[in-house]
Amino acid sequence: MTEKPQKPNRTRRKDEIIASAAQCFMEQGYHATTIDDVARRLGSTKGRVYHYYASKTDLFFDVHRVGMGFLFDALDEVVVGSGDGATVLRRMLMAHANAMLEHHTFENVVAQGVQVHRFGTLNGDQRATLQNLIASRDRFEAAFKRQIQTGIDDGSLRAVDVSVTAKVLLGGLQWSIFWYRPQPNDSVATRDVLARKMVDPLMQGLLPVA
Amino acid sequence: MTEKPQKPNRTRRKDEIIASAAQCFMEQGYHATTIDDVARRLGSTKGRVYHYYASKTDLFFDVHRVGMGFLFDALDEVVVGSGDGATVLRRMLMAHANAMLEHHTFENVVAQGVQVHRFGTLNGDQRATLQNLIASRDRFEAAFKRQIQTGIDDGSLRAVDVSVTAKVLLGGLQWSIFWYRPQPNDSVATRDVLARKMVDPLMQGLLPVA
DNA sequence: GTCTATATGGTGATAGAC
DNA sequence: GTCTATCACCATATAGAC
Repeated sequence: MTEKPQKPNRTRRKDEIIASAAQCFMEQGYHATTIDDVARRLGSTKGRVYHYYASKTDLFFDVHRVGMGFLFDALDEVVVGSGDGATVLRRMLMAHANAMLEHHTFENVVAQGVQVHRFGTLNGDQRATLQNLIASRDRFEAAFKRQIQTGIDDGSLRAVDVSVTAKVLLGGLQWSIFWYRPQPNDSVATRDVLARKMVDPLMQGLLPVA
Repeated sequence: MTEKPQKPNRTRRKDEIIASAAQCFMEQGYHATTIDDVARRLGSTKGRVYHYYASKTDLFFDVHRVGMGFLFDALDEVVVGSGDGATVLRRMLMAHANAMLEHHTFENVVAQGVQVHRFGTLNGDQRATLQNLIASRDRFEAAFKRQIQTGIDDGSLRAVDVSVTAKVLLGGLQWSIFWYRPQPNDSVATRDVLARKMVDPLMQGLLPVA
């Protein structure tokens, strides 16, 4: 009764395809990417891709799902126990900034999911999957809105507009998909330095202490 | 020797096409938009579009050019004479936020220009045009970097990382292309209220005055 | 100047050999 | 499970009628 090795192998193959697709989608955009591009990067042909994915749309959805998973994982590791609302919010923003940099490729594709409305005709499962992806993006933003409200309530944050502020803060970090280019020699530490430079003006503001 | 009306008419026709294309590109993305889509929105056929534009790429470049023009126009109207570095920066951010909201459609397309690298094969003129568009985006960001540096130098801003901060600030405002949806009844005043909610946390930061 | 009709090339997806 | 070959469709772009 040993575990069948089929499932893990299949999963590993799918992960390879997802990684290749993420890279292609980031570089060229979803619509400009062909299945041949994804296969060529794997050193194979599209026969393999279509063996694991029924359609280009399903492949995109899986890349998006993995990308959102990275963001939620980063949030889950934030210690919420100690500190006031502002302190926890800073930890969340730092975790998010680092995740955006580390998973630059996937998060670029996640952003495309917000814009790309044309996936061709979707079947029932695909429509449900799309709804799930949209819902997950909303849940992610909601976590930050709740935390901002918590900080306002406990007096550790100014009384800003919670919804707009959440969008502006996240947008400031997420815009890195447009300008950040991962370097071969950058480490967790170098990314963290950059993340701090990104989060600092958002938390502290630009004005000096009077 | 009256002015020939040909030129203005041609310009007006092109403006119609640009506006239609901008709307289509925003809703569906550049690659997913067909010339038929652009023509259908005009109540015509693609024969008209191709009479004014030699290719879809040229049409995209024109939409992008107009979109960047809106952003520069907004900056040019900012009064730089009075106030310290921080005050002028706030005016610039407010002008930019308002422009992003007012010209939401075009600015969405401008952002696509950052991502879309695949335009098919470009001829010499098109390559030059693309370089111009990229250069204009760089000049725009540079204006904000200079102003942040000015503020740091005169002591009206904290000593943040100029380059990263400029990207984060602009990103926070520009991310509105993903969440802002123009309403039929929103006016200059309502947009300005929203713009203030966007700019305020960026300038003041989130922490309360100690 | 705008239309219809069409040439041309490419892309998602499938069938079937191995 | 992966490949080659191919289909069917769609989009860019052009030609030519009106």
